[in-house]
Amino acid sequence: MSKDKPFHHRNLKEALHDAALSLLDADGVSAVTIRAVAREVGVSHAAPVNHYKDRQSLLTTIAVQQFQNILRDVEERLGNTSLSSAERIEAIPSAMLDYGLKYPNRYQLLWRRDLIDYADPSIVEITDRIYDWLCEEIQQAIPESAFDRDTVAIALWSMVHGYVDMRQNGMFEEKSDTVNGLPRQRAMLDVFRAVLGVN
Amino acid sequence: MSKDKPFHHRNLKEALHDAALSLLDADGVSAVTIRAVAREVGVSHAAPVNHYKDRQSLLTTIAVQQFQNILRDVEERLGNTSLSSAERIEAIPSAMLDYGLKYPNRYQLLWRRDLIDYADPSIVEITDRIYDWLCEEIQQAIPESAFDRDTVAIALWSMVHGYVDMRQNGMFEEKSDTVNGLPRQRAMLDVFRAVLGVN
DNA sequence: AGTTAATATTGACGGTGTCAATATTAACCT
DNA sequence: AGGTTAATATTGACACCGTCAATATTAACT
Repeated sequence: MSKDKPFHHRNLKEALHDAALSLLDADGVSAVTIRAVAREVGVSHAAPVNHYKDRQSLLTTIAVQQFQNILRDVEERLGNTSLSSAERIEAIPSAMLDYGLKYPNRYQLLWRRDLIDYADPSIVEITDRIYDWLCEEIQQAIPESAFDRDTVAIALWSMVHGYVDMRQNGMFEEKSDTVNGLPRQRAMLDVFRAVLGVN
Repeated sequence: MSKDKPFHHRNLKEALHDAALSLLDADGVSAVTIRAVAREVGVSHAAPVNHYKDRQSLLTTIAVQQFQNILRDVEERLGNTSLSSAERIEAIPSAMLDYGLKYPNRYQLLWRRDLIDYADPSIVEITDRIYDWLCEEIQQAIPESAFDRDTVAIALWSMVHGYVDMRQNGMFEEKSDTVNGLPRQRAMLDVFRAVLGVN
């Protein structure tokens, strides 16, 4: 057979990316080491350097791609034209919540400033796009409001992010299930609906 | 009387703790390694094992102590008897905010579930005490409310935590200064005052 | 005193990121 | 075509890391 595996992997970059994502999902970000990823793909421990300068570069690339996945999900939700104002405002928060609760390890990576490079232009761009869209929807839904628009946007995103992060720490273990038959995150968003006077 | 423990460094456990905290403040949690801490104190690389079973144990101890510092600050604030309802509710959120913005590296450590042991009884106890106190103040201030109490408490704490975390990631760089002359976090808490109908 | 238990040291193991030197191969250019 | 260059992969080294086991030291107690 082909016991002589080819010297060149042909598209190592994507293979490394996939392997990294799989390790991330399985065992958390600490398992995503350059050497483990290389091992997974069946390549020498220093091979990745040709495609990712260092570990931070690999993890940053993954983070960017994940933010893009979230944004794609948001775009899909907002494509639905029969949404209420509140639902449009909540498109991004809901997408973040769903993503965070579905992929805890990926979500965790997105906010690891010691591991990813927040100065990277692609990170800046994608997070700005998400934030700007959130502001846009708020502006559209409540053109006149007692509250500063940025403050509302930041407060909303902060609440969602903080909830996912703390919940994943097991902080609200038994309290986080439901309230009056609704998931807690739904009840939290309802509090915000009341503030904004929207529905 | 003379039942103090260590012999060589007299009080190695505390010395290690102090060194760890200093390294944490200076260079972040990744700089707090067993070996670096030992080096700092001038002791062999394996000496700490007698006082902290492993790195997680050291970091968990630090985290517990920091949560206790925060709670002490909260107690001090609430000792002031001339506070409004809103101010009492905001005692914990404000304390977290101030602490997080003042000690970013310490704050970051508190939520690193991969590094500290959230099942540790002292961690559970101190975080529960903080949460319970928050609920208590909310209950006192707004005995009847349209919203579930736990949901309000979780939403409030989540917002504060999320804001500190995201801001430290540089997410709201230029937006986080002030809004109408007030710090953004103040404006965010005002949004919540409106929700709760309290002042 | 002498024994014991606590504490500290030394050395080893396997893991990590990253670099430099080298080997292999693809791509490009007369 | 063939030969040169650039891209890609390997090997090996270095300095860290956490953790363990074996050993040395010393405080505390009998």
